[in-house]
Amino acid sequence: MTSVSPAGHEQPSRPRVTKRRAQTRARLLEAGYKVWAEQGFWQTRVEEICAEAGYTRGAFYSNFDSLDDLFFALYEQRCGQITAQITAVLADGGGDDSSAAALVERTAAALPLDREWLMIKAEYLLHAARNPAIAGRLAVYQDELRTAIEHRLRQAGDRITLPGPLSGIPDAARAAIAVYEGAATQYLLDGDEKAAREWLARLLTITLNR
Amino acid sequence: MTSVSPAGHEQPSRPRVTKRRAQTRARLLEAGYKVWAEQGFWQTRVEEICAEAGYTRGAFYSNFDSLDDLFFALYEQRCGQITAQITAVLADGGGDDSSAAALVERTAAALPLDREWLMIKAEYLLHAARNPAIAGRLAVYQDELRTAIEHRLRQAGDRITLPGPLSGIPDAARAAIAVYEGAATQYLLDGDEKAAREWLARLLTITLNR
DNA sequence: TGTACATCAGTGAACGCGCGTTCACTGATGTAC
DNA sequence: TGTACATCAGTGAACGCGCGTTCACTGATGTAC
Repeated sequence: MTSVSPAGHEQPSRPRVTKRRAQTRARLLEAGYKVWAEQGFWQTRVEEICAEAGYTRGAFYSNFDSLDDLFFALYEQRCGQITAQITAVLADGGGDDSSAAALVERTAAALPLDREWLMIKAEYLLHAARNPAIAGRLAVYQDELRTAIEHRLRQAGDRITLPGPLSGIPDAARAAIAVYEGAATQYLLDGDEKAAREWLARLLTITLNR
Repeated sequence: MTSVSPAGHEQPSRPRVTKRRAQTRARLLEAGYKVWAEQGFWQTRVEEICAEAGYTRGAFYSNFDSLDDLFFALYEQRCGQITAQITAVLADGGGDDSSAAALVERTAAALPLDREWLMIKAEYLLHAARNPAIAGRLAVYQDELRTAIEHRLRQAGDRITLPGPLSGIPDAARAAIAVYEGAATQYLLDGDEKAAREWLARLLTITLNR
């Protein structure tokens, strides 16, 4: 007695109930993000995520294979969103204030200095450093980000003059990301977002505007 | 029958056997460092450290209260050593090649780009970001490092001209550390130390030498 | 729209493994004379 | 230096807790007519 669709012919009938399931999944992912940022990857218990999301453990295992499964899905999802968002902000015209200073301001404002995200990003970096496969996936997002910054810099054209040691737009973009990482580290320790953003802007000014 | 020293008067007689114990402790710390760097803080099992050091678990508990006890002792010890070493290298004359370029080279060479240490440092940063007490202790070492760089920059005197956005030596030192963090992140992902050091030197040139 | 039915999603008790921690013991290390 | 003795350092078996994972069950959600 194999399962046969009611009509009598064997459709690759996809699961019926999907709304509820999709919501549960989404809530668990949301809760996972929060708990991951708060407690860290290795201290997070399945129970905690379920409690945060308002479910019991069974719901978790009905939707995910393991915590790794949830976390890596989560990271990729968020990383994609965030990268797309930065890309959009940087790509978006901004033709009315086209000075080099405005470029720096815009870039400094576009890069996320958000505690939860930076904690997760830092932890994911450690995973990537130990696991080439994960490093490969991370590289995809890094490349997207770098490309977005490169495009922005090309738009700025000759309104910016790079410092001597940076031999081109790709170098400049890479340097921008490096100082961003540096400012982010600072921010994680003192928690002062305003100061961190201002500091990032100064570092970017040095980097992009001889 | 309280314990009384053989001579009959109550000395605060310190424990007799110390050589063996000191060695065991040292070996466990050494093993802890290695395993921590390899596996990460939260994945490290007492058993693994003992195996690495050539002891059984009892030896561990005879010398440390917990893994946290060992790890934090370890971090402080190493951080102190490394900071002292950087400070020494930077303080040490170098009067024969006093150009700005030489200053940058020297600084780039002094900062550690060492996989094991960077992994541990990154993980410790996450602890500090979640725990103000730990952040406080970390700040001590950061201040030492910054101070060492400031001294070096003051030695260089007017042979360097800082970029406009950096309003003084303290700013410059902080910027140097920021680009170091950025270069270190890069290195953790691609593992190419030579490239990382060269890149660090370029970033430092931009930062310290308008 | 209402009813009967099929299937699915989430529940929560129970199982069992991994590992931190303890502790009675033994061999090693030091002291007394 | 040698012997008898005291104390300590490390051993490893055993205990037990925390938590990942499973699974029989129940209420929820959808379908057929």
